[in-house]
Amino acid sequence: MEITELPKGYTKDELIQPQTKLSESNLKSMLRSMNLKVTNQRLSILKALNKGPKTHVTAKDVFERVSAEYPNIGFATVYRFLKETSRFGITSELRIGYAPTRYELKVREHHHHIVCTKCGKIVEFQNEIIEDQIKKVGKDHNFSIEHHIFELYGFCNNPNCCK
Amino acid sequence: MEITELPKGYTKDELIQPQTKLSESNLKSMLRSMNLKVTNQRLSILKALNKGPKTHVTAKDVFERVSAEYPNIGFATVYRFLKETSRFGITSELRIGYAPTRYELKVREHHHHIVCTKCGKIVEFQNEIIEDQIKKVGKDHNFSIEHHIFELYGFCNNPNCCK
DNA sequence: TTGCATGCAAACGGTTTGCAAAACC
DNA sequence: GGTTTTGCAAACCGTTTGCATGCAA
Repeated sequence: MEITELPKGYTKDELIQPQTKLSESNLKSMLRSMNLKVTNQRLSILKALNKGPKTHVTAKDVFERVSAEYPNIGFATVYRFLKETSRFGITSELRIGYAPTRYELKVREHHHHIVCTKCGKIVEFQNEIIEDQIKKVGKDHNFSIEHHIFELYGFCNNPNCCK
Repeated sequence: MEITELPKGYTKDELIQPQTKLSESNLKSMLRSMNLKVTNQRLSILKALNKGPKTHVTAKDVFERVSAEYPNIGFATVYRFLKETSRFGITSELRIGYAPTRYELKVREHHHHIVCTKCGKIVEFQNEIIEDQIKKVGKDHNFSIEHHIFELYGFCNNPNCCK
């Protein structure tokens, strides 16, 4: 994700995903906490998820990154493990339009995305007012809200944006 | 969509999709405004979209409804035309989780959905505060927001909800 | 009568599954 | 050594496409 200009009222930290420092042993204990065996492939997938600058990655992205290290890796391994990480809440799944599912490590605060439909740029934001309203709507309709999807689409008014 | 109880502060009209009275000639002019030829299959698909009580329908749903009238209808016809309706803004596409795309006729106000992940019930809501925040977020990040996806997931606290 | 629309079947792309071999603990 | 996990290939499912035929205008 490339941040070219800061919107009013937002600090850089709110926009740029810090390159998280997850050590090998961090990753291993992640796996153990999921009751999964520690394998090189799984460690490599976790590293791929944690590797910047693109932090919202598809199974294909992961496959390509891991392939560099383990050329024999199969798609099945990637899909199976990504699904596990999501099940255990280690990653969250981003389902944007007709594009393939994207995964991101849940190492930060809850946030949402704005997607430029011209250049594909993804910017993140947080909004307390919206979160409060979500709680209210759930209560009003007598639902226990477990999670939500919230994605904005449009055009980034960036001179470098393609076409 | 089945409404079993009304949440506080909401009127019935906000929740139940009125069975819209779209006459044959309404549907025909819809097609002409899209610069598409009037065919029995297309009219039948529009009727299927307009038929309650389930107003969020998949291509398969439409196919089954239309098949009753035109047994030779093909999936391609359904998919092709549904895509056209979405392109022309006659319908909106609902992409919920891993399930197939659902279509609904845009005959009402802009709204969002709460989905019960246990029983599949879909309830609709509107929220001005959230809409205002969406505008604000777009402005703050210098995006021209064209549309958004917003879906809440959880459990309906309904005694009839399966399991 | 001419170009758009249809139905069929095959292709497509992302994802999942079955299974034997390999790796983990 | 027993149980996971892997890689491969095939299956899967929703959706799209190519093409010859059919139909609306």
